[in-house]
Amino acid sequence: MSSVKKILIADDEPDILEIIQFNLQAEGYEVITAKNGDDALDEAKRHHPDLIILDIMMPGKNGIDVCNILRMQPAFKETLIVFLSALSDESTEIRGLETGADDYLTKPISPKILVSKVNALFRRLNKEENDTVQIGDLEIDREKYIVRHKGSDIILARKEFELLALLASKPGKVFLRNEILNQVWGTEVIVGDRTIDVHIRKIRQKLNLDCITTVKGVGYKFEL
Amino acid sequence: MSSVKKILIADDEPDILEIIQFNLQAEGYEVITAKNGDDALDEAKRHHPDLIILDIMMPGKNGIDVCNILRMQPAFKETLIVFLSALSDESTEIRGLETGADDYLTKPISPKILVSKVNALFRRLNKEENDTVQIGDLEIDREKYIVRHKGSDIILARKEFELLALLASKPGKVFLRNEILNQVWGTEVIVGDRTIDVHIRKIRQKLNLDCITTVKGVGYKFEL
DNA sequence: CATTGCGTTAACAATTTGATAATACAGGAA
DNA sequence: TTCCTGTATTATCAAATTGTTAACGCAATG
Repeated sequence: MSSVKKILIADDEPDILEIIQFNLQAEGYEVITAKNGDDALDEAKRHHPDLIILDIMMPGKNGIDVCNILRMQPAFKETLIVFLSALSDESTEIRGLETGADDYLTKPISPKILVSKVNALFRRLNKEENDTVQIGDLEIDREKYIVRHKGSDIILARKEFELLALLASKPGKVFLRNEILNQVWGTEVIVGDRTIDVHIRKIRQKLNLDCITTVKGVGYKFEL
Repeated sequence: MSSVKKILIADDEPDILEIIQFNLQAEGYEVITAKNGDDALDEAKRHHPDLIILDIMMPGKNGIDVCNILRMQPAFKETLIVFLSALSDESTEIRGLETGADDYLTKPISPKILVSKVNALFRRLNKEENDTVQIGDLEIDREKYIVRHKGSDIILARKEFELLALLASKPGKVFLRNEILNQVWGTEVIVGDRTIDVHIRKIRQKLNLDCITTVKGVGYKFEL
């Protein structure tokens, strides 16, 4: 889906730089390093990283300076910035966050936790983008409430959409009629036996695609 | 601008609940509290908060359980979730983050830092809210409260403008009637069922452009 | 004060959706 | 085959949802 994320790390301690770099690369990220504030600015301009991890105390420009300078430029308004500092006093941390950083981590930090935090930041960022499920050439977009098949949009009514979305959420899994009723209709409402069939039929008709299989006596499953 | 952010805090220690509540309210947030995991789920369903702060260790369902349950529901896929725990061991923290939380804070925490972190999370979330939006030959200027179509200005009333701006902020996304009410009217005010329709109609009339689509039973979306 | 326009509501029309019943069909068991 | 059970299909009707217009209160404006 999205290309490999680039991370820029700026720290004046080579050991820390190396440990972090190693762990992030092991997680599949592309890592760029800088050993002071000015370096960091240069590298940021050159590579346009997705995330910048800044040490606070560095020779020359410190991390907060760097963050301020970056945030002033439109190109870096949206870039994820995280401070990583040995300074754990309250005022510095608050100042760091108010500068426009997305997180403030304190040394020493376990590499695994750092990786988890980084993952969490990117997870959040990607969530903003889209919330679609892709199965073969079928695309179900919960946000846009649209089902697309080979480029053309198919309009489903609410129940139809929810039913399809449910089945497609776990392709191959057989959903019992009861499960479907609970998930799509809720536990309050009671509807007749044939209601599900009718909706299944409408979906099949509109999709014009053989993707919903009947498992007699059990339920339905989605399969491409 | 955007309405007041709602924050749900779940913790079984009343003192902590109170301190956090006080500090967040002082910052202008609307705060809801819950004293255990089940409460938290109930309140989340009722209020649909923008951020949920979960203690890990709570009687009944713990924070991680709650997070898992919430993340399984489409309605809470995007909600900000932060753990606040006295457990500072690595594995718990990693597990918490991998559950889909956005941050993991450890007690004791300075209220000011907590507030800063919360602010940082919301800042990131709102980054997308640009001042002017260009969609095709339609231009929406949030600062000047002006909508321009092919060069000519269109004057919209306040609610009309805010409604259009909301829909246009994420073209294609279907906004539920509830979302619209919360964002444009706020959670305090209660208005009748037909209010949104009437405003939608006025916008359609003034723009004289087929750009707002009704998704029956769901909501409205902006599309060029 | 009078005017104006916004935000809201009420009332009714138009539309779409969802559920049901009736009937036809398919597959397995006796 | 023939019956039996469960599913597919279709038409129909009821219910839910939205569209439209008009009217009213109210605040801002001049």
